[in-house]
Amino acid sequence: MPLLRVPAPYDFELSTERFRAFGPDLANLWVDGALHRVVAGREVRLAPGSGGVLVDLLDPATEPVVGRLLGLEFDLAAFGSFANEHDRVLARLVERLAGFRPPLAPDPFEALVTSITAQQVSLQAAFAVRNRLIARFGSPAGRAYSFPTPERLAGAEPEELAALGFSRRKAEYIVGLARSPLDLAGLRDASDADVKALLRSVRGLGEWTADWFLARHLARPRAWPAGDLGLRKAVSAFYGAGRELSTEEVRALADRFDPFQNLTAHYLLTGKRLGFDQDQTGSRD
DNA sequence: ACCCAGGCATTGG
DNA sequence: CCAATGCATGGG
Repeated sequence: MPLLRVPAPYDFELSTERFRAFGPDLANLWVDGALHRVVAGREVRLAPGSGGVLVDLLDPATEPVVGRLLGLEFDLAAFGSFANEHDRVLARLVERLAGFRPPLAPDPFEALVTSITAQQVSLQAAFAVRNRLIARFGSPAGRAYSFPTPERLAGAEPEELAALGFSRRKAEYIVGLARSPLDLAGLRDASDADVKALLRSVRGLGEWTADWFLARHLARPRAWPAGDLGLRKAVSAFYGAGRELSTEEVRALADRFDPFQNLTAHYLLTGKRLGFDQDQTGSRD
């Protein structure tokens, strides 16, 4: 089985925590210690290996997708140096989360629909509804499903999505996005500001959704979803001195992490989920 | 029976 | 420009 090398330190289990944290994800399915995803109609299985990740189907078609799924383009060494030089809290987090490499959403349409799904509701609820969308409009291949394509959802009626648990509004947003002429793949070449402006011209895509698209799909180093509730709570836990920070305060902190806001956000969120905010001051050598 | 959860558009000042 | 409102599900 081919091994895809990943720069050390790398912790596959830790890096894929997100795919298990909020319930199963039919499009990125965790089964028996391995991650399954459908790429170009075929199921690919990713499992931990020595010095990297074992991939059962590694060819020119699957490799870029796998690389994004594993967050290969993040420069963790540079981030680690930055943390050590500039920020004690971050330095400690990098140490505690050694080997954590944030996964990317490999597909732009999937990334946006996933964000729409998660607007306002808990991630648990979002995953439940999203799985019903995948089961209804995606295609099974092996154990996992391919995420519904824009072509497939463009032909759907909002009512059909509402029947799956989406609000009427969200059902309209998703079908509208699927029918939108905006070239999502082309956004790869646009600046952060242009990506945000283009996405926000689509009904249902606001600043929060655009920020997560920059962060989780395009891996833009400076993406910083300051309006995100989870990030606000995480930033508050690590930097708020016992107080809950406002969105504006979180936004203002971006300068402190420049140009590594994206990785910082991922480390703070994951660090918070794993409870590493509980002992910031408590450890006695 | 509430209330909250990784927003957003819409409406009305 | 800002404030108030409705939205649907899952979990507490």
